[in-house]
Amino acid sequence: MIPAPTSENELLERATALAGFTLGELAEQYGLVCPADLRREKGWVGMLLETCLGATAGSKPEQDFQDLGIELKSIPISHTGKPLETTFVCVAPLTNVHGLTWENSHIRNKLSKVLWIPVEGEREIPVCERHVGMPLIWQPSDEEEAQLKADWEELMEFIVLGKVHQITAKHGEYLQLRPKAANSKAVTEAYGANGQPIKTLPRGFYLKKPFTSRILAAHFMLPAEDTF
DNA sequence: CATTGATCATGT
DNA sequence: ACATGATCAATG
Repeated sequence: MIPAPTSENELLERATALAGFTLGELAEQYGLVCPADLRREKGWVGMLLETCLGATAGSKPEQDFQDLGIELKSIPISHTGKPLETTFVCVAPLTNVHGLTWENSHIRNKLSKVLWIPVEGEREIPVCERHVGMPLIWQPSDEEEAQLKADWEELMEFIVLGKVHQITAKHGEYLQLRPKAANSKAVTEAYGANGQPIKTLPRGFYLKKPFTSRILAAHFMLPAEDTF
């Protein structure tokens, strides 16, 4: 096991040292077996990077590197550097939301500082041959945070009013609410239209692709619109 | 069931 | 072609 990094610089240096390696090469260093595809191990890449960087494995309530106040996110990218998937942030609170504000929300804490690690994600590339890209540490700008807060407030309004069922992934410009469960039969408690408790599918907050795309593009100074 | 890690795969 | 809704694994 790799010890936890003791500073942001150390973490970033470690992540930078991973750039250029393939997932197969990294897996081999840790005696892990690279799956042929991710159909049955959707979180495999994220777990591998956690291992490489000394994040504590298993489920933790807050950021991956809590002492450093940093959340680790791997992000699958195309050959043009654009995200191939939305990014899961955290489960959405559907009950006990009285007094909950953006400022004290779980999602704001998670997104306060993120270490993004781009990884080749096209399915044509075998998992073990996919390359790890250059990492970047990101903190939301005032504008980005305002955008996220606006979306969060819109979505939370539905939840508070007992209208969870009316929310679709189309709501929110940058942040969306989508199912986050083992399957469509999973249930959790939420507010009904009359304030009574109801059972519903657990949901999670996800960052839409254009949002994460801009983060990567801004950092790597890529053109806003790719012309490849 | 809830949390962590996300991607799959079908409908439009 | 792509986003939405569905799904997978491990762990507490």
